[in-house]
Amino acid sequence: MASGTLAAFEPRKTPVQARATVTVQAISEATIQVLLRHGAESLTTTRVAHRAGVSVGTLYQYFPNKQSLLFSVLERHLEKVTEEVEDACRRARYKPLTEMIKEVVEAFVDAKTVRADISAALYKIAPDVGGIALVKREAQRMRKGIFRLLESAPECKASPDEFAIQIMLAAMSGAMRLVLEGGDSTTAMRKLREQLVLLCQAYMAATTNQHA
Amino acid sequence: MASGTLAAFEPRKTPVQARATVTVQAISEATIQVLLRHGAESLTTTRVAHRAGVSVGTLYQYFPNKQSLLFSVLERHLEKVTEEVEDACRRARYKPLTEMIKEVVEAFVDAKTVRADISAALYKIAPDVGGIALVKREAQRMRKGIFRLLESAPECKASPDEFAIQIMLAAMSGAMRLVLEGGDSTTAMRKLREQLVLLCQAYMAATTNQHA
Amino acid sequence: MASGTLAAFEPRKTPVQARATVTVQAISEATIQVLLRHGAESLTTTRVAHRAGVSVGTLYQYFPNKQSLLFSVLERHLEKVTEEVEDACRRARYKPLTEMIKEVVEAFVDAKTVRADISAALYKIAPDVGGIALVKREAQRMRKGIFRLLESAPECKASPDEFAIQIMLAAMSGAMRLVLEGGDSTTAMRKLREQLVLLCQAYMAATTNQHA
Amino acid sequence: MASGTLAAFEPRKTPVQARATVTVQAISEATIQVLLRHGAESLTTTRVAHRAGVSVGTLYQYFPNKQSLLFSVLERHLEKVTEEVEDACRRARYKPLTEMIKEVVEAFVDAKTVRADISAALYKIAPDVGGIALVKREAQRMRKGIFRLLESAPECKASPDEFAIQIMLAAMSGAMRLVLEGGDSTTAMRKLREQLVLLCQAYMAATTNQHA
DNA sequence: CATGAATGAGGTTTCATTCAT
DNA sequence: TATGAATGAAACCTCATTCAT
Repeated sequence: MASGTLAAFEPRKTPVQARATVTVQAISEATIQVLLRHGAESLTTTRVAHRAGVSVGTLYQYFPNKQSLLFSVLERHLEKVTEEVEDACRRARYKPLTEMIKEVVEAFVDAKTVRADISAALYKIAPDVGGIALVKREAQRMRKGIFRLLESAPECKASPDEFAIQIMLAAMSGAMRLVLEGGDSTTAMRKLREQLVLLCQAYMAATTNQHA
Repeated sequence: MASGTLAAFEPRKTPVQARATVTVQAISEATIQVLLRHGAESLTTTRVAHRAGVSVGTLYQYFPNKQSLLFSVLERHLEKVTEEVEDACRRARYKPLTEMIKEVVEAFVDAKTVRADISAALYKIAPDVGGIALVKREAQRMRKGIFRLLESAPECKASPDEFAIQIMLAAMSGAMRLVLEGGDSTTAMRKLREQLVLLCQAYMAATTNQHA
Repeated sequence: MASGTLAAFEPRKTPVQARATVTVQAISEATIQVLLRHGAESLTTTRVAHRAGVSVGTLYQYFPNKQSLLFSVLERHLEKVTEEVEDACRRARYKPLTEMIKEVVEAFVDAKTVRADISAALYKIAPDVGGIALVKREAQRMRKGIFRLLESAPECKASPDEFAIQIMLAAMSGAMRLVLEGGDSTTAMRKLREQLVLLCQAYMAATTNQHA
Repeated sequence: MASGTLAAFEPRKTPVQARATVTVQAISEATIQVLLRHGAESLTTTRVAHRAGVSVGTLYQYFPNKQSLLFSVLERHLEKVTEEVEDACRRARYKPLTEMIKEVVEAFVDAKTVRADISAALYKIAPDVGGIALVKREAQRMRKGIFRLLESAPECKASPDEFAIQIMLAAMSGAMRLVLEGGDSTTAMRKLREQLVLLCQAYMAATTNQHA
């Protein structure tokens, strides 16, 4: 299994009837509930189904196996974060570079923080579920968004450094992870947000100068 | 399990006899072998014992349970990294700030990179084994080392910012994680090393200025 | 379940409307398709229904349960074989004994061989479906046909030996089964046909003489 | 699964301690007990383990899966039959051809009849368990034994017809199957035995003449 | 009549851990 | 002390069958 392929975690069948859509929703939400209340190691398909108010059989009608269930939850979460960042990229166009970075970083941190508990819980299941491939995919999307954003920066003379963006993203999300997993206080979180902005701004400024 | 307590993962008895030490060594190494060859989900105590050339019973003589076994392996790994960083801190005393950061970051990256495969594999087991508490402990040790190092910096007027150090560490190790888990190429690794130095230097310079 | 009762496997309702007949046909054929393509252990009612282009519910409208479905397919197959043999019996009347046997055996072998794959596949499901009772019933019909045929033989002085016919049938169909299940080549099949004729002729000659 | 490979059903580990041998024996016998008392479709690994007086875990220590368990039972049974036939082949050397056939056929029928219930029950599980490959293997062994036997016959001018032997075996074992599955009476069995001798004698005589 | 979502008992298999030898 | 046979709870997943729409 390990990392590798992104596919093979797709849901089993797309619900056509209204009832089915509700069911799938309920299962996804129940998954998160169980994850938060019982922890990843006590998350069993039976328990999820029970909490969702359906039978195991129903669960397996929509998700071919436990992994795909967790994968779908993780995917939805990561995509929401990506979208927030992309939105920020759109909003920040043509602003000064420092402002750009600020918007992007804050969008990312905020997206991860709204449901800090969920973010933290999902870190645990990610590796067992093909999460690294997923993370790569989302990271690429963000990278692209940020790349286009930086192109629009007034200060930008040459094309932005793709690798630097990657590093910045890695540092940012890596730091978030550590802090979220650590279960740090809300105040620590606030300080982190502000420092991460500073860190990214400093780094981007540094790489830009270096290349000049 | 969650995060939380650091204790309760200590080995069952400290080997006093020479033979016992050898056995414990063999088991620890076997654990890593199995982890690398079969993956975390196929790591069973029986398999580890078999590869170590002992019986399961013997394994349980030295480790009260599977977690403690994995914990000990993870601990050894993290401690080695911490020690490398602490060494770097000692070596870098009284050098200019930029140089300091460079030494520390490179020590960290190199320590993680010597056995990139092991580093990557251990990420997977960490959460199931009390790894976050361990990570916190080691992070604190590094923080302390770096704090003392920065105090000795010629540029340092006031006391160094503890929180900034924490952020720097988080960014650095978080980025490493992403890259190691991603299984990136050696060349990417080299570029990462150099960029991470830049990033940390830029950030530390920025926070210092900000406070001034 | 075991063997035992022949009944209780009858379809649920005899289709009166033309559309219904078509549906039942489609389901029966789908059953065979699935059996051949996926094997007996992967034959699920849902899959059969899907291949037949109807819903499971519809399938259960015409067959009270999975067994009855398989039973009906098996029944149709066995009856066709029986009919071919009975036809041969009618055709062979008043011919010399050797000729009679030849006609009957070849009719049987040919009937089984036209769709060798189906014959082979059905062997697997037979025991789970009340097949032995069915086989007995069909065997009895053939026995009767052959009995009447032999009565018409010029060589026949006394009444033919019922038990000998049974043995002959058992040997013949048993050998066929082994070969069909073995998935033997078409050439092996041809040789089998010819040898089976010889075998039955020899046996019938022997019993007749013995009784004389 | 289907037919095909003979391997991949081998037991998981050969018991080294005396206790283990007893356990394996108990499990095998329990398998047969359950097969006879509850039928193939109600034979669960848990039930077998329970009847054997061990836990499921123990069962799976010696048999990698349910199939291998059934396979081993079937194998033991078929091998015993083969051995009886081979013994008969040795005993019948240099006797007249008719006598030879008689000995072999009776040995086969008797071997199958001693535990008619077991023989019948095993027919049902054979196809799900790689039985056809096994049957082929055993058939070949018998064929070889009979071939060598026939070579020693005084009447034997040329080399015996391999294919004819195969047909004879198929007819004989096929007929046995039908009768055993039919659950026929002991008297029917006795008559079958005698007729099968006659049948095989007649057939072998016929083929021999034909070739001359 | 047809549909297909829902059911849930129950089967197979794993593996951390113990303890008699 | 070392061994490895035995344990058994518990997880995942299937699929025949029903019934509301």
